[in-house]
Amino acid sequence: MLAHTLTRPAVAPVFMRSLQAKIPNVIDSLGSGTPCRGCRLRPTCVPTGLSDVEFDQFTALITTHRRLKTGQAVYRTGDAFKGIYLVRSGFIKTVALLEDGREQVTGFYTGGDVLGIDAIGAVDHPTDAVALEDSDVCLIAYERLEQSSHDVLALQRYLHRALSVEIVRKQAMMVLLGTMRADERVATFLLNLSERLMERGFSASEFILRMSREEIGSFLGIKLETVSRVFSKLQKAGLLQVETRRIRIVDIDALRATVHQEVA
Amino acid sequence: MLAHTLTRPAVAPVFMRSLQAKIPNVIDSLGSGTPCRGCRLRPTCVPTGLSDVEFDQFTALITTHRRLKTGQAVYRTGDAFKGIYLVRSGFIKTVALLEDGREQVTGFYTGGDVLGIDAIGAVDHPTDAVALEDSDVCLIAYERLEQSSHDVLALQRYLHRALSVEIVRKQAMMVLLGTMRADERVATFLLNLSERLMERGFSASEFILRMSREEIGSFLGIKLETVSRVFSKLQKAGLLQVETRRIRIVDIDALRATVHQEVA
DNA sequence: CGTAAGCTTGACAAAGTTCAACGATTGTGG
DNA sequence: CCACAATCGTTGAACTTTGTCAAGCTTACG
Repeated sequence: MLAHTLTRPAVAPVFMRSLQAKIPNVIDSLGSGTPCRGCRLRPTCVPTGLSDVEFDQFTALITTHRRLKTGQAVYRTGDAFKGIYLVRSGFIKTVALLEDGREQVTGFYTGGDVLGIDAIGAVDHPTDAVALEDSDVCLIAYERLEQSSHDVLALQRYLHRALSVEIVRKQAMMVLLGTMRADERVATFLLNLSERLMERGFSASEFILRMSREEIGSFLGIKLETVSRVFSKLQKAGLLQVETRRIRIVDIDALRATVHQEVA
Repeated sequence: MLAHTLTRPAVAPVFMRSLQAKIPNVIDSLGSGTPCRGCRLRPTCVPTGLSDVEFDQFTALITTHRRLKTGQAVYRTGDAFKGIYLVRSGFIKTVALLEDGREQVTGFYTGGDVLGIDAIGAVDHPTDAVALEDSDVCLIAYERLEQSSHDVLALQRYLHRALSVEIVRKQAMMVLLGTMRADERVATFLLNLSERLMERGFSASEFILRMSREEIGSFLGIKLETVSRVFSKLQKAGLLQVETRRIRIVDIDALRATVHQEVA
C-alpha cells in the first residue's frame, strides 16, 4: 500500500530548473557514452584530488551512464549487484522493505553521492533505489574498481571514505530516530538538506523539497501528518516559510536551537 | 546523566563462564604480544579463507592487543583514529553522543566483530566504544592495512565486506527505529542476538544479556521501562522466560511472528 | 550484610497516530 | 488551453502508544 504511493512519480520542476540554470547545457554534455573528461558535472561527480592519470583510470571504470525518468528504479531489492552508482544529477531515494510490506526511506541521494554501497558485501541489493525526479547515474563496475584500487591508492581511499560516510550518515540517522522528537527530526532534516544544497552551490535558505511529506515522514520515522503539522508549527513560530514544497528558512539559529532543546 | 549510568560497569559473569567453558584457556593464549597463529580465537577473529601467506600478512597488521576491564573504553569520541579493532572476546557497545548530552547506543560488538569502522573516513572517532565486560581487542593499524590491501585482494575484500556489513546493520536499525513498535523492536533484538550467539556456537534459545535494560532501550530507541514491560508481556504470553538478564526463548516462531504483525 | 544499582510495576501525562474531511496543486485529456 | 481527476497537503478530534514519575523489590558487590 505504501509501496504504491511512495514509488509513484514525484514532481520537482522548480529545482530541476534551478539546477539547469546553474549548470547550463548539462544535458548536452551527457549521453550514453559521454566521457567524463569533458563533462560539466566532473567537479561534483568524480573524487577530487586525483592526478590526470588517476582521473583517467577512474573514468575508465565507468561502464554505463543511465538516464532515469521520475519513478524509475536504479535497482530494486534483490537485483544482482553490478557495482556502485555515482549520481550525476537528480534526486534518488533508497527504500528498505520489510517482509510484511512496510517500508522505510533510508536515504536520499543527489549529485556527487554514491549509491548502492550497501550491496558491496552481498550478492544483491537490499534496497530499492528510485528516482524522485529525472536523474542521471553512472555505474562503476565493482570488479573493475576492486582491481583498480589495487594500483591506485587514491581510489581505494575514495571508496573507503564513501563507505565510511555512508556509515556515519546512517548512524546519525539512527540517533535521530532513536532520540529525537518530531519537530527536532524535521528541523534536523531541513538543516541537513540546506547544508548539502549549499555545498553544491545552491541557496541554503530557500529551496524546493523534491520529496513528498510521506517520504520525509518515512525517512524521519514519523507520519506524513506529523511532518505537515511540524511545518505549520515552525511557520507559525516564524522560523520557516512553507509554501507546499518551497521552503524558506527564516531564522536558522532558532531552527538549530530547536534540535538541541532539553526535553524537560 | 545517562552518560554515567550507561558507561557504568555492567556484570555478566555467567556468559563469561560459558565462553570460557567453550574455549578453555582462552586467557592463556592471549597476552600483549601473542601471535595470532597460535591463538585459540583465530577462527572467530581473523577473516576466513586466507592462505597461510595471507594469514601471516594479516596478522602482521595487528599492532596491539589490548585487554579491557568492564567499563573501560576502546576509544572515546574525538580520539585520534589509529585503526580498526577486531574484538577477540567480550562485549563492547558503541555510543553516539549528541551535543546536548543525550546519547544513544548505536551498536553492540562481540568476538569476531570489527569495531571503529565509522572513523575510516574521518580524523577521529565519532562514537565511544566501551567494554560491557572484560574484553580483548586487537588494533589493526589502518595505514598498514591500507598498504597491505594493495597487495592482497582478499584483505581488501574483507575490509569492504566489513564496511558493508556495518552499513547494512545500521540500515536495518534505521528501519527498526523508524517503523517498529516497542514489542517488535525488543523481539527483533532478541532474535538477532540469538542468531549471532548461535553463529558463535552458543545456545540460540537460552542466553544471558550482557547489557542493561537502559542500554537495550537506548539501542532500540525506547525507554528502559518500556523494555521491561515488553519483557514482562512476552513472558506472560508464553513466548519468553525472563529472569532478570537470563533469557529463554520458549516459542521462537511466535516471537518471529511478533515482528511481522500487521499494525491494524 | 548492607548499600547501590538495576529491574518491575502502576498511575498519569504527553507525544504521535489514526481517521476523516477538506483544500491545494499538478498533470492530462478533451 | 482549460477543466477535471488524481495526488498531495493541511487540519481537527479521538485514540493509542510510549514516556514520565514514583515506589517497591531484587540482585550484585564491597
